Amino acid sequence: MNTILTQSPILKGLQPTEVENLLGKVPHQIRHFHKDDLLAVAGEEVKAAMILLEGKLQGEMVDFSGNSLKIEELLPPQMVAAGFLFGKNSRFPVNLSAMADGKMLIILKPNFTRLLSLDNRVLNNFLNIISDKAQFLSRKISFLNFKTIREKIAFFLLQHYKPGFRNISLKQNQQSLAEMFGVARPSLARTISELQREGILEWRRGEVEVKNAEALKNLL
Amino acid sequence: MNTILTQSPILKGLQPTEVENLLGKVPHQIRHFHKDDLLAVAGEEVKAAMILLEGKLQGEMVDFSGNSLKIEELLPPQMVAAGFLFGKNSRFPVNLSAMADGKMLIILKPNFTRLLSLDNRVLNNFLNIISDKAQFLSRKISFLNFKTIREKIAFFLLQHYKPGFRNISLKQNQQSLAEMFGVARPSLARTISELQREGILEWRRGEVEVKNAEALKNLL
DNA sequence: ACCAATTTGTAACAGCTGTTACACTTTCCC
DNA sequence: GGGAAAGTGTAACAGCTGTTACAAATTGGT
Repeated sequence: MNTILTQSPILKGLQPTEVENLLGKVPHQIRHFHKDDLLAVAGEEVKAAMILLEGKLQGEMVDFSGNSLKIEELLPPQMVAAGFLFGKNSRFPVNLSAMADGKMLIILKPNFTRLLSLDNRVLNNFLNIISDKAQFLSRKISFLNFKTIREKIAFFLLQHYKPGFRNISLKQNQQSLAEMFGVARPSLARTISELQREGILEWRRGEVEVKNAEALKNLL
Repeated sequence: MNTILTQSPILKGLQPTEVENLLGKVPHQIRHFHKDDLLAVAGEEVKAAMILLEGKLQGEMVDFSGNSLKIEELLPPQMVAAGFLFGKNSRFPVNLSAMADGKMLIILKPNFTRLLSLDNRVLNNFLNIISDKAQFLSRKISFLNFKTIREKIAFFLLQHYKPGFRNISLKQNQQSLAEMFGVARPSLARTISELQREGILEWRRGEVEVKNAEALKNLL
């Protein structure tokens, strides 16, 4: 486990023996979970620091109408809800559910606070993690600020576009992308069709070929 | 100045003499600004911690089409861009401009890092501040996730609604609210008109009277 | 009290998106 | 290999929002 943990952003830069040493001083536990388990509900208090060791989690917001907007996917060895452990209102902002079986390391808040004071590198790592979190959310807001689906597609593709490589491999299906964009799935499919008819791109399962990067940029 | 600073979230819990003592150990400067000054452009690197001492700032995102979305207003003695001082990509997420004359305290990043290590209370305050920041952005996202203007109005009003007090005082005009909602001003006005015709509320300059709170809740 | 600037109300129209429904294709699993 | 499940393409329609333009009301300053 310690070799996984040394790759974790929160324990980056520490030797396995140092990690072992630190964890020896701080009470912690392992929690196992299964696919589709609901690990936390939005609004629930965040009582512990959680580091994902195995599996895959997703956080999604659910509005009053029941629509869901997938905010992010979490892979090991990321920290879960790092930005919500401190602050005035330390509650989960999203429903947290498991997309695959796995396990995570749990350290209760008071113990985690002690961990931060025990090692300056860990503290610095944590500062970076929550700052990254804030920055991620900020980028998410500017993304949602795009009004049209065309703009969202263009921005998304240009983010993943490397000049010279016309193909962009997709790790998510259209349903998942639509949730991420905060739009309806058929609407996304329709806009993709239009962009194909206009010769701007070719959308196949699992990959997109950008046929006219200039036109794509002009959509923004 | 130190009496203002002791009320600042970052220096909360410290005595004025302690603040003076700390600032004596850490190089810093004061920057004055005027109304409508552009203090930072989105994408610019955040090189220093900034604490607003006087005046009023606003942060707004501008997309490629020139549409702007006001993200927040900052009042003294708040910290500016606290969540963007650390992390992989420490750059301003918004255009920062002055809504009124004022001044701020500036501490360059290396000096600020030293400040954090000099006092544990300051460190803990800072952790709370950036966590609050992340939480604020998260709430902003769930707000933007509301699809219709009716939903946004309902949610906004219910947030400020106190049972027993039918009137909600507005500190912003419709233009400003529309920017905050990420919608066009005439569209907001139209929806307000509809809600008035339906007898759900009465919108006057500076205040809103909720005439049917039940119906308002049902909009969500 | 007056004028200028700001804020708000309203209208018509075009454009985009959500909804719903269904056919089709691909993938997965027994 | 075959059937079920998941993913994708498409269509028609209603509904909501942005745009633009202008009138009316209010505010602020002189």
